[in-house]
Amino acid sequence: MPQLSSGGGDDLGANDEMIAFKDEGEQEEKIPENAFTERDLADLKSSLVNESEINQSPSAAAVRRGQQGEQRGYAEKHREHLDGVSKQQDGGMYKAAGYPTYPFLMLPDAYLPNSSVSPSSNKVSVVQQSHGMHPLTSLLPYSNEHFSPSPPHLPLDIDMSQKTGVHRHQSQDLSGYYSLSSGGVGQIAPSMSWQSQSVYPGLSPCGFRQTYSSNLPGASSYSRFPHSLMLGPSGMHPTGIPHPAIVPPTGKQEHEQYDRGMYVKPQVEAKREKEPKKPVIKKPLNAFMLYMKEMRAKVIAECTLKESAAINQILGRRWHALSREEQAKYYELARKERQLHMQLYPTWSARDNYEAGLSGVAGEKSKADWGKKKRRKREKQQDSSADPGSPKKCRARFGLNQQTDWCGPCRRKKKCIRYLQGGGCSSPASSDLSAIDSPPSPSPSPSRHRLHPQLQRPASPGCSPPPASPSAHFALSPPARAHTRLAHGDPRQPPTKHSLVGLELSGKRAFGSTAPLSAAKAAGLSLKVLTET
DNA sequence: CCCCCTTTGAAGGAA
DNA sequence: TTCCTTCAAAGGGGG
Repeated sequence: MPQLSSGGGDDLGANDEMIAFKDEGEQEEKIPENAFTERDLADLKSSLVNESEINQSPSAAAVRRGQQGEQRGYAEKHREHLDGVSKQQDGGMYKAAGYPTYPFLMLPDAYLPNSSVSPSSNKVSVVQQSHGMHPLTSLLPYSNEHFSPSPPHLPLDIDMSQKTGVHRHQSQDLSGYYSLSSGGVGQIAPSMSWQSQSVYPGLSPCGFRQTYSSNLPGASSYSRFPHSLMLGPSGMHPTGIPHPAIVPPTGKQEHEQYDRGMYVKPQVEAKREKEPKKPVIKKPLNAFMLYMKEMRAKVIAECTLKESAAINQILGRRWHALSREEQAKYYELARKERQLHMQLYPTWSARDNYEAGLSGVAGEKSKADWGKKKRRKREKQQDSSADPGSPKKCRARFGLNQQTDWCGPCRRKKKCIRYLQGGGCSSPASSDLSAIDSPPSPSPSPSRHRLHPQLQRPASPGCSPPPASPSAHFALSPPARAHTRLAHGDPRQPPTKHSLVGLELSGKRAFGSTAPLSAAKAAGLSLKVLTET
């Protein structure tokens, strides 16, 4: 791992993650021969930290913190910054794939609905495509490799530039990430990105073009893409470079628009231009988010599920079932994302996006709105905290296939009143479920943990093979949070029941190949097994 | 139209 | 240092 480096990690959470992985070492069996060792992963993670700090010229970090809230002069600033940084990094890993481009790049057929993962296919997943852009673009190299039928064998930090043949003057990881050239946007012709993309094995320009032009609604032809890239006002980085992290201040819809319109409807975007509002700079995606983006389509295709909540649950379990090596890829990617993001928006702070558009970055949402939201969440929290550790929502308790047992609000996807009422409804099933799928998440800390994910295992076990097998969980604890707490005594509790082990074990591998399975069916099956045992 | 749901990870603030 | 909170993506569905 080229990037590994010296120690000194600090806090990106890498260390913690490291620990988590270590602890989970028991599951070596799960790990591929060439899989990373825990230490490797740890190193990788720590390197994330180090690298980001190193790469980021000290000033960057300083600036970032010191100038928070100060959004002025993005263009110049960033340009400067990039200039400075672009020369010190090596990488070039994602050089070719700029954010804007990735949606087109990264989708291996693995995403094609109903298609088996075949290495030979160059097609881009239609499904994925529909989702528009996606940060993984930057990962093209990764994805390409990642989705190959055989386990990945490339080091995480391959210098993609070599493969891609992309120009070096770009700043490595970062600028390249977004197809930025050190000099600024103008220099980077969108086509450049595409060209470089073509370098990736299995991804010929033609393939992309054809696939996309045919699938992209509204896009008469791929050739338009470049233009939209350059013109799209929204989501455009001050430097003029479109970036997924930049979204129009209006929120969800805009976001979507950004995703799609950006490439497909430049004109529409042009209209938006009228609004001089500052774009919202979104948080960089974390490893799991990247994974989700990548796999969502696949899960949808396989499980015929549509609800994101359910899909996300499946994805969460799959995430835990991933080998360290696989997860490492995403961590690495996420790291790159963060780095790039940091370099592009040195003054940006995560804080900018939540308390609101407070910093003025978030356009439309008013402080009041944010305040409301905040309050709401707080209330929600209190509700749950009032009954910590108690079984949670009906959904989690009974699963999707037992909705008849749900309370009204749960059926409407609202707050579970049963739970609020003291959560008297415990069901054997729930305990089983929790035991079985629960990730080793050792700590109940974060907000989401209030909900006890372990108990939430909705029916979704969904896509039957939802990998999440107990062993899997133990094999790879969620690196993140697991960490620190693990250090203080491993709260992880072994699954109370292992009855599903066999099933689950078979699940992971079989997963990809199984025909689309109805989530409901899957859920039913899982539950059945569970209850029987 | 807005919000909820659900997942993990990262970041920032409070204690 | 630890804990807590918020946000990131996604999209069906409820109000």
